[in-house]
Amino acid sequence: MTEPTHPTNFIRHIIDADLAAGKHDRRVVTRFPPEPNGYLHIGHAKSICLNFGIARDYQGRCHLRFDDTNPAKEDVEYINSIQEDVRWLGFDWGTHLYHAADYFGRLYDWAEQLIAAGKAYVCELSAEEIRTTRGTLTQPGKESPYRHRPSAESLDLFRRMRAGEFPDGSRVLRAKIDMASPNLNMRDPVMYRIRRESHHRTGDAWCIYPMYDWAHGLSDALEGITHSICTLEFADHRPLYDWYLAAAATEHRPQQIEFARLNLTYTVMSKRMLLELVKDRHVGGWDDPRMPTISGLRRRGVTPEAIREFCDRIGVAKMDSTIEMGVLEAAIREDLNVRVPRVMCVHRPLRVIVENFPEGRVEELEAPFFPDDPPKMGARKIPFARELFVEQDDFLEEPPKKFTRLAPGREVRLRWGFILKCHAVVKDSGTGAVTELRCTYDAESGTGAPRDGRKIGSAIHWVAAAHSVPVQVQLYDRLFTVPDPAGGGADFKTHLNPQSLEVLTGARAEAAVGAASPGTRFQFERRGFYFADPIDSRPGAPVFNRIVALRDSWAKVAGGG
RNA sequence: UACCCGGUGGUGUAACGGUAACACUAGGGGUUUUGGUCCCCUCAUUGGUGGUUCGAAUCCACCCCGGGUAGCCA
Repeated sequence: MTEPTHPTNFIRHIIDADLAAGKHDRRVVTRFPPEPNGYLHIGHAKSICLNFGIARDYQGRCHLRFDDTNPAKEDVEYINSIQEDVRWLGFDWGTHLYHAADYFGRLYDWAEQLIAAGKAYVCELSAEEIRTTRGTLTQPGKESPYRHRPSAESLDLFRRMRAGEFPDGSRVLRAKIDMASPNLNMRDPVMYRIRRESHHRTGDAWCIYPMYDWAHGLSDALEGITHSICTLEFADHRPLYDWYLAAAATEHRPQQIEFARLNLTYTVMSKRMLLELVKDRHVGGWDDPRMPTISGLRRRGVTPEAIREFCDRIGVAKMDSTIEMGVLEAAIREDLNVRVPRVMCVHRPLRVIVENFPEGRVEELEAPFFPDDPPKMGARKIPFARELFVEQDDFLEEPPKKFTRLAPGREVRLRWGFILKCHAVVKDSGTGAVTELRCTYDAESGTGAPRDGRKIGSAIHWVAAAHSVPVQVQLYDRLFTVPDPAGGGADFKTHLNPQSLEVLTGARAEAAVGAASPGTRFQFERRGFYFADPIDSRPGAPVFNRIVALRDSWAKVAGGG
């Protein structure tokens, strides 16, 4: 037995059993069926990885099918973004791209068959009346007065519905099942409604549109789907799914299996809420790097590999659960750690004058791109000069006990460079803020070769002032301040994190960083992983999104007091 | 309180009647010119009560708790 590529789960167990039992002709065909009414998010990624992953591992196939039965909410903009996102995630539907709308004709024919068989009828109750006669969770519904009309009459009416003889909302086609069923989905569900709405795919060919339940199962059957995987809230629909397949006497009988959708802490996953964030301008758009959308994660700089790894780690089950954001962050760090070169970028520069280093002189030092694996990408030269920039928070005038960075009278290692000692602090006479450090360097400490045994606390990143380039850095944090913004009673937007984006315009980086083309990733040493924004960057003026910060155990010590 | 679905460490997932595994988090230690990485260690007897069994997280019964469902949305 070979090592399984992916953790197992209850759905794979079901498929194993089906295969062993010879079900579905021993085929495995899945599908990812988004409605084109919004952008894909990481919750969809879970479903995509599940469906396409199963198809791959069982030598089956996975279809991409747009569940486009409600033209009022759907748009080609979404059709395009969804395809782009699925492809970017690394999956391929080959020739199996479908639209529920392409089945409208066959769905219609099947509907006529049901009517002829006395299994469906045209109902003239208003939407309001249908609702009130449906009963409640604890009380049975009442039969529609149109329920027992002759099938010939329903057939005639249904044809005229299609022909456009009746106004929107005046009639629906209903399945004749059981108004007393404890499952509300079985209380004569609506199959078709009249809606004069232009469809992105069928134009004005239809003025009646099928409902989800009627369209979905039959679409699965038409495509020969074997395992129709959906989220938990559809479990109550399964009896209806099966009823429709039986009523239509389809050749294939796919089976619906439900799993728990993804919940992530410190974000929201509902399309409605995401749309609201976009429309109310709380974020820059669907692809804002703070959004949990696929396009947002891509824009942020997260790789498809990291997302796939994340999806493997979280597993698949039926229990409602919420994954900690830390799991996603860990997957991202692990992926980037081995593939992204290290460079230095000072975020909030503090000027350092190296008093014993001659003005005008420059010394070239060598720094590896992958310190843990030097041959990987080699090294670059970094210039050292009299005037440097170090990070403001790497200096403390009155350092706490465990602080090992720079302070008056203290030494620190300049990463890939000399040992630096701080002698004096220059402050702004007005504000009292530290504006400059007067230091000296130890010329003998050059390459980090054996020294005199002195213990140097830490190595800090730096750049030579004159050789550094200005870059814009955008620090992203969690979009919300609470783990479950959508929970509780309050409007989720009251939990928006006002500090979810911090723009640093004064950052200084190594020259090579300034020349980076959009889409380039770096680890800025000691800070995090960054991505040259493909949209905001301009030639020679990259804008870096922080993808994820490095784990920071010092922050825990310092922050804890 | 009608029907459906769930309850395994802080968070997730696994174990499919044979004695609780993996990941993340947290804490501790080692390595380290990133307070990074890497390595090692520690943290659960499986909602409760009974029952079946040589043996139960796995099977049965009852109870408790959580989630879903009353669109002409998907």
